Amino acid sequence: MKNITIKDVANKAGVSVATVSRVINNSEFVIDDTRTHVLKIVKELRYTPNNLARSLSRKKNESIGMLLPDLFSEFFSEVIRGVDQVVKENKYHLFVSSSHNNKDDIEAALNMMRGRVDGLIIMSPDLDVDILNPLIAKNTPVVILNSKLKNSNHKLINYVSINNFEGAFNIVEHLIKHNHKDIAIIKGEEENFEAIERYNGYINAMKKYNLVVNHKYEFHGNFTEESGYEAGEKYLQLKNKPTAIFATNDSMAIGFMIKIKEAGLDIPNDIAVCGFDDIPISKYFTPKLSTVHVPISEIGLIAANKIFDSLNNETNGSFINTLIDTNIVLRESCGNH
Amino acid sequence: MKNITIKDVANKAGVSVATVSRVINNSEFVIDDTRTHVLKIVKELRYTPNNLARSLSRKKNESIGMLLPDLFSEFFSEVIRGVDQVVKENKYHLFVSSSHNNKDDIEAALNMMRGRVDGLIIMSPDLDVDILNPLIAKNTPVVILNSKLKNSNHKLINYVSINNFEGAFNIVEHLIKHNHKDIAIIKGEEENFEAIERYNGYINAMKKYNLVVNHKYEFHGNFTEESGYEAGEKYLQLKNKPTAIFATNDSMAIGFMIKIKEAGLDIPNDIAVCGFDDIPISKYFTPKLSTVHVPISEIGLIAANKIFDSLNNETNGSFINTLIDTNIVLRESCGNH
DNA sequence: ATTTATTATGTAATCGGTTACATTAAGGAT
DNA sequence: ATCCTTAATGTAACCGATTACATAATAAAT
Repeated sequence: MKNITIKDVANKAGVSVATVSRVINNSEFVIDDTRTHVLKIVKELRYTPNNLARSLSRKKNESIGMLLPDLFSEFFSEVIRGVDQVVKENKYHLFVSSSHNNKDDIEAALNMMRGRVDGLIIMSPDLDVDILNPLIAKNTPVVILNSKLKNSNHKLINYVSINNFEGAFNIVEHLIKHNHKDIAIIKGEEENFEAIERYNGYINAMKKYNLVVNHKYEFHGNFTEESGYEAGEKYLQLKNKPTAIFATNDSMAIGFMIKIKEAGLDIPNDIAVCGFDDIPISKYFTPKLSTVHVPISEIGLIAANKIFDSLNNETNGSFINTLIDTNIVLRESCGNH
Repeated sequence: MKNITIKDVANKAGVSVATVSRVINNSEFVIDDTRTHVLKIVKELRYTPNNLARSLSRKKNESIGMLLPDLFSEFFSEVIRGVDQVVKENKYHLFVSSSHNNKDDIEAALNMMRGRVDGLIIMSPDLDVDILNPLIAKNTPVVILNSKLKNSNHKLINYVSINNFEGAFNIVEHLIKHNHKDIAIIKGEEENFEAIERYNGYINAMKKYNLVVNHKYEFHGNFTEESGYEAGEKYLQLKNKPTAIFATNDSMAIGFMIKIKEAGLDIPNDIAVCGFDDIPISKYFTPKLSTVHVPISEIGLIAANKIFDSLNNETNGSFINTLIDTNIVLRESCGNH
């Protein structure tokens, strides 16, 4: 079945395509008789304008795109919520796509988005700025979230991130102030930008108080619950056990606690546990997890607002570079609230 | 800054647009010299093809769209995961958009998607089929998930859903077989299709065993934790308390249990609790929640596969109407595992 | 009655690609 | 040397809309 085009409508209605276009776009200067007649034909033929053609000639998509490593986590969902809110307020549409974190996928997704969206919000650990250049050349506004920028001139790109360093620093400092001296850490993946920043926060807090950073107390993880569980196993084999542990995200903290509970140890008395992110499960788990609260949706809000500022030329070519503050929330798992 | 088009490349390279097109599409019949020369210019000019124009003339988008009420819940995330998997396998792209469940938004989102995607997967409680007609006219394959279809001829539309009725029936039957006679229920919203089906499952199980359905034991909810918590408050005010309760989703079950625990009652000894969905928190909560496990991502898998079958004409115009089986998973909250 | 302003509609260029068909050039067969 | 393939490239139509500009028709002003 052939698609109905504006030409078909024009022919059947006995008018020109221009008139049909005017009718469906509610433009002025169409006499009522013509308008109703055309609309009748539109209905008869079940005509609907082709958006591609429309966007092509209007040079506007009225939609912005978002590229995330995955669409499945609490964290990303919250970011999306923030973006979505702003996008809806502006009567735009939001397209979300996922990249699975591998370079080819990112490039493919970006290629697909290009031309289809008027602005882009990208979160992708380890993003190579070269990939972005074509976008920037097309003067499509782009905002990068929580990512490390390879080869990048930060001054030429919009950037919004959680202040991972500070959050980690603060919660580790809290542990230290409550007399913990041997503090272990569960790290994230080596190359993960956020993981690194959180690790740096830990290190700096330890150094500030002249505590020794014992590499035996550094467990490797990958932000999954399983890796936290495994860290728990390794912890249990330690002869001298640290009295506290900072997991660089909540999922790992929970995996860790599951193992510790299985072994019959008490949290926080045998070991105090802190996480990072404040995902919803944190407050339902027993014991309730002390963690770093991240106003996740705010990342999305800020990013989306920046996009629209750019689209509306309210930016005079400047770029933003925002670090969002976190705050620590003390519950049961670290003992001292 | 003007965008670089294929014409600019052709001019600068001293060839025709056709040749440039052939080069960037890796078509045969381009001599190596020409190819490398054109590619050099492409790089110089930082040219990237405009996807809109490309899709318009190719009449193909290589992407499929997904419309969800929200992008924020575990449930939707899982569905997306299923769809995403199939889409990636087919080297297509997935665009996800949310509708917020209101008719205008749905229509706007659908309008936006139309022409931009080659297939559509829609989940939206209370979907009016009239909205879909233009899509169907455009012979864009559409699959509806877990929704009630107004004005619909089910034979003309692809449909995939959880077997809500059977899942609810089974878990309530389980409670009955373990000697519960007074079984309460926390319902979902009145118009929510899934909520209704689950309620019907409950009713039918009760009737099958000749148990009285006491309307005092019916609590109203809206699938949120808060509404479960409120149901807990109402439950506590009852003089004769049922010995078991079926929450039509896990979030409400958890809200309910929080309240019950606060009141110092014991689960499952004072009251057995069952949920529906098997969201991740279910197994971390204390007590671990007995619930109906839903292979959520499978909905997405089936739906996406159907889309591609249609696109590849492997469907000879037939439509699917699939109900996906659930299975009950018995943990601590209902007592008898 | 003629000129002028205004409104309604049509014509055709345009957006940025793809691709059927035409044309040219080069190599092989006779 | 001529003819025939075949490979490489170019020309122009096309995808389906929007819109600047041209034109026709009507009403108002002189």
